[in-house]
Amino acid sequence: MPVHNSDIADFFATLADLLEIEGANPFRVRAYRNAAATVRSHPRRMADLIDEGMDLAELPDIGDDLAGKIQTIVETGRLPLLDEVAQRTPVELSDLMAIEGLGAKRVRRLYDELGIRSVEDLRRAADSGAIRELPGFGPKTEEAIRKRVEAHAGRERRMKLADAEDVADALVHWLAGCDGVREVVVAGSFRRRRETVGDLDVLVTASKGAPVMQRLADYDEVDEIVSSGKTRSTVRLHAGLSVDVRVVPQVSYGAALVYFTGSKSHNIALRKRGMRKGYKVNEYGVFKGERRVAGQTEASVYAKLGLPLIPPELREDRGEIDAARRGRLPKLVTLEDIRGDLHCHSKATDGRDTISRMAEAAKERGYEYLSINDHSKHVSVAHGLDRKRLLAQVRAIDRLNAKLDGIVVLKSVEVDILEDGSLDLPDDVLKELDFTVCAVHYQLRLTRRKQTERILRAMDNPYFNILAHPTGRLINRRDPCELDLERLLEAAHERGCIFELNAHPDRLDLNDEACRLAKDIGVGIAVATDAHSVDGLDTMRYGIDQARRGWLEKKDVVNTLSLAALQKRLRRR
DNA sequence: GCCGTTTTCGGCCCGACTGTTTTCAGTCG
Repeated sequence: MPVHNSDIADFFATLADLLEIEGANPFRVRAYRNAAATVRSHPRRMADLIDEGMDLAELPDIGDDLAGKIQTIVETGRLPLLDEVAQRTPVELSDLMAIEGLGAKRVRRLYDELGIRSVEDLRRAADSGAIRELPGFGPKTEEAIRKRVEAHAGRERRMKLADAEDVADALVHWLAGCDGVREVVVAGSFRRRRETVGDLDVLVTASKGAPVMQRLADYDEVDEIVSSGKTRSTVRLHAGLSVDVRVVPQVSYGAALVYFTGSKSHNIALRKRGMRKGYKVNEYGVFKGERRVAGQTEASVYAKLGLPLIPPELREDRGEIDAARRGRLPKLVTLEDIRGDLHCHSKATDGRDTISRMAEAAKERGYEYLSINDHSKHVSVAHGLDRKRLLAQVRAIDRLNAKLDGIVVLKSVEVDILEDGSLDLPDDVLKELDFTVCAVHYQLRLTRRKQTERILRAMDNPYFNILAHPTGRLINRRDPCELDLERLLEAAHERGCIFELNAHPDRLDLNDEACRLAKDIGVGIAVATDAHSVDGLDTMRYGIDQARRGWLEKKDVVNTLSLAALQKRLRRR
């Protein structure tokens, strides 16, 4: 079993925790944490990069030493330095660091003075009142720890963006009703449009902070006030989401928006760049000495750093600052660029609406075309179409198109990729269609090699056009399939096949990193909703968010093409 | 341990809030 990037990242993160507990050089600790983040978010496996002979020290925050350690982990599955440190400092202490309010210093004290090694030990100590007796701790700290241990046990996973949006909209509306408030905007990963959010960072501009904080405390949905100050408060909502609210004066709006939008690593990179230019950058502005030289707008902050405004979706420290500096930022695709939807269902299988209603709804959304992609027969739970029913649907769509004005319905199918890589309908049926969307629905847990070969084989079929929801993942519910995505993308590029970015908020499959990989390899992306009703068509915007996070431009997305250009693009070379 | 428009050494982002202190350490984002 090859070592995954997340395993390597876990080794480094744990080592960082233990070293910090031991009081090691904080910058060395940070180096391991940075390396963990780099490895964790890298779209390619370290093992594969090593196989290809890449020097891992070329990766950001990885030097010669850590490149060597990664190699050792890949080869042996162990990190000798971690084993050595674990002899002195129990590995479980790293788990305690994950509890809110506990950092290295406190974990160390709890271990040294009370012998606390595990979350369970901590719970017992808090219940017995032992913690409050420690110098530097007190009753309030003990109570806070007790609460956090419980919260940790029932900890919510990151919330899907679409769900967080409902929570955020209501909260923004409430806060905007406070006297003296000018702007209320949700920043953080929400504004960067990450597929899930861990908390909400709400930025408010107002002349005085206190009334805003009172307004927040009065909000019905607040379950617990975690902390509360004049300019910053943290609360936990009944929905399980933490909310940070920060109030800044209007003159700092842009700087604060940059700061609270993040990401953290993007901010650090910006600040370093500011320092080199002799500026101090914080949430109140850009300063030359005591003098504020920018900060009213985001653009003014970036401009002072010699950069154009960088769209929030790109602010992940994945090369966007360098691209901005060189004037090479992508011109990201927008919802307005989209001319049609290439994955929709109808009543014929598991959809809710008729083809003609779907077509009207697409027209209302300003589309030029919409395809109907009902399931094939293998998906029996959806009453999938066999050859006869699909051919009947094709004729029905022809008749419908003759009547429709201003919208064209494309004849398609979501044909199953069977376990042996063949398609669930014969070629002589598929050739009657405008194009196909092909998908894996069963046998999702094959080995990486088998799953990859299954899809490669399917792509060999000349009627294969678009690979739908390529990894099969469901956010927070089902992990992606084991796949050699890069190999599949290379194959798609050679064969003129397209990858879908499924816009359903539960899927968002491909993810951002994979979109960027597809773009680099030159594979076209279809951003498609997989709508099972007319309402489903509106999830397109989540797909566009993800596409933008993947650096995709209009030219990378096939359903920005006119109908004629799309039809040409769908022809396999 | 990483890194370089002050480059191979000497830096490494910066401010708010809390609790336990009497001026600040710890933690967080």
